[in-house]
Amino acid sequence: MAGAVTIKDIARRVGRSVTTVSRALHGYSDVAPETRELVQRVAQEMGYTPNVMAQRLQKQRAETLGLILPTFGPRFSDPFFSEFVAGVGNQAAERGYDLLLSTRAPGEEEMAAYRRAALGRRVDGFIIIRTRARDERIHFLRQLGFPFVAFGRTAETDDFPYVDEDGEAGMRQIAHHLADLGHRRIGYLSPPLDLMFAQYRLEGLRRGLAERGLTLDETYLRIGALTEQSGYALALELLSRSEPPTALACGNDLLAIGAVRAAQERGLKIGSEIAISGFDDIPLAQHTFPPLTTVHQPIYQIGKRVAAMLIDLVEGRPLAQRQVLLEPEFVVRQSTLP
Amino acid sequence: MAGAVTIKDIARRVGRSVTTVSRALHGYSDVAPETRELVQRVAQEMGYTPNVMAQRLQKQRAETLGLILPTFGPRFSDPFFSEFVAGVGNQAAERGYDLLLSTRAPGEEEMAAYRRAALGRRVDGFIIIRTRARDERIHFLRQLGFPFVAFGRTAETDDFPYVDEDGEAGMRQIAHHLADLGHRRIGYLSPPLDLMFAQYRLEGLRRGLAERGLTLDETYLRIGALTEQSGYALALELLSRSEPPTALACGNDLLAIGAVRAAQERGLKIGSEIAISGFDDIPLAQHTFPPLTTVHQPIYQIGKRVAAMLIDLVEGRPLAQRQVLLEPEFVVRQSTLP
DNA sequence: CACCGCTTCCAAAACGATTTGGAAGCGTCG
DNA sequence: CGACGCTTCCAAATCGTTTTGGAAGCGGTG
Repeated sequence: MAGAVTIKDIARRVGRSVTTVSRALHGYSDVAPETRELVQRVAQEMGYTPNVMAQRLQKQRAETLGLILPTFGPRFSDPFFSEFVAGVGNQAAERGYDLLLSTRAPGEEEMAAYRRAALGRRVDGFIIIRTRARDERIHFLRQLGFPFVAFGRTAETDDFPYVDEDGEAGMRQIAHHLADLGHRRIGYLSPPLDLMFAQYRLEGLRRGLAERGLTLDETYLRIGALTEQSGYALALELLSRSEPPTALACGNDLLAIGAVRAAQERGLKIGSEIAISGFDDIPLAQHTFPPLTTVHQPIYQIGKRVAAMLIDLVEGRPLAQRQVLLEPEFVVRQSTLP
Repeated sequence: MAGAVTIKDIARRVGRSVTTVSRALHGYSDVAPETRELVQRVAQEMGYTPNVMAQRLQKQRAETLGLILPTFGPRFSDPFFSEFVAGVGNQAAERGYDLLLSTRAPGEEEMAAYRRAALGRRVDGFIIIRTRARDERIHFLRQLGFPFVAFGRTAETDDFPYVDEDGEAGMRQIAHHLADLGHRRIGYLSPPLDLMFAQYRLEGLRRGLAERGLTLDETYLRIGALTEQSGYALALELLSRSEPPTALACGNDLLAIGAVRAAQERGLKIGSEIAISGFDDIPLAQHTFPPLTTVHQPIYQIGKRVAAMLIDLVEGRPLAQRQVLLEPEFVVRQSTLP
């Protein structure tokens, strides 16, 4: 690590003040063209790169977006997160922002992480992901007046900027699809209901079935975790009933992948003997056998959009649209087709 | 955003200098016990949180680790990365470091990102992942003398700190396993060979077969991308030959998952009619049907370890072990068993 | 000549912390 | 009483930048 070149070194070399050098580098009009060129040439020659920390201290801006992923345990395999992170990260980089990433299980430690990052002005704003019915993160940031944009809504208030997909609409389409294929015994594997998106999706299923004159048999409703593991176990449970469901809707793709394995293990032909659907359209959904009927969410794009909104917010630009609800796209593949 | 409490505010309130406040907060011995308590109490009351940017400028340390994921295109679904990132992130958080994450496709822009972050002293060190045979990142950081730790080795030099799994040993075991099961026509789907790990694994396969008196038929060797897509396409290709392979080893799990789908589509019973193996043991590997025989890498743990080494390096602590080669664990599941 | 306006420059303050190099006050000892 | 040592404190410098509020010099004008 060679001693880094500072603005002072340049000033000394060109025989001007640091003020002038700084202004020359930023193209201010009160420096003579020859001086500007000289300064810029010398800066280039000396390999000058501004010290970001100093810039940030002076500007009182971290130029950093915070993203704390709510994950349990060390295994962190949700492809949903990876894609979202990529979207956020790339948008941030494009606008000159850093992305500060960590993972924390929901709870006290999580809140401590938010507090530290916000109060220590380590980030300019947060991105909240996987909102909960009663979301303390949103609570905290709202009362602090700290900038944030959420991916998802919450049950408590509507007064904050967010992007969300209309999960209810998506799941209604699945309900219609299954009902129209003639299914009457329809099971549903739901993620935990304190997650907002799980509520919307369940509600969508109920409404969609109702619109076809059906009701969800509550004994076919199972609530599990957000893992294939859980999907596998719950599906086995339902499939071993005396009157097993002929269709199995799942609250996300990971659950569906587990359900697919369970059905395969029981020797069921997926599509004809049992229909299985997912939700999210993670990359893997096209690569199960058979490929998964699901609802597509442009997760990468949502990540970019959320980041863009947050940056606008942080920089004091007015938001074109403070709350965005995206219409999801229903994707029929073989896992529900005879 | 209320005006944040600074050390100066505390000083004013307790009627001491900022020096004393700073020293009191850090528990220096040259401040009277009563003063220390007073200061700490007042700091607490006023809700003081140190301004990290100022601390970092003064300490000349970013307290931040850089990790640039080499990904192509917007879809970034590699579960391998997610888990690694979680390991790095959590270790960093534990030691009070931030993780600066971005994604960049290998090439000029990638190198520019390294340059900017390093020269702007935006990070204290880098973690290099997915090393390449000729790795310009390692080149650059080495000649700059900038701290870094790699996950993986490179063909050019051995003189840098790294952690790697012994991919050759792992793949040798797979070769033995398949040979011992009686397979003679063994296909291999390899990731691109400019990736170091792909070279080791291919080499391991060759050596393992040789140790059983077999040689790899080069016409059964296919090189593809790191995706299920690619595994699917290449497997179909091999399976449609007049003499298809009876076993298909794959250079990573994603390729294997694609191969599984291809085999299922052709109506082959996996395990008995065709054996398929992966490498990495990503979480999904246990949830394919049938579950995948593979080689386990403790990716999360490796992430933690690499981060810990980098932090030691950055803080000038001597490394207990500068180069670590981990013995991988062979995991037999049903995808290779009759 | 006195004044004005324009161009070009810069000293100093500021951002919020840490560190350096004393200084003041007080008791003790020879 | 003077010297010394100990405890407790602090002014000022520093980290590397940006910004503020002029100042100097010069030519043109009334």
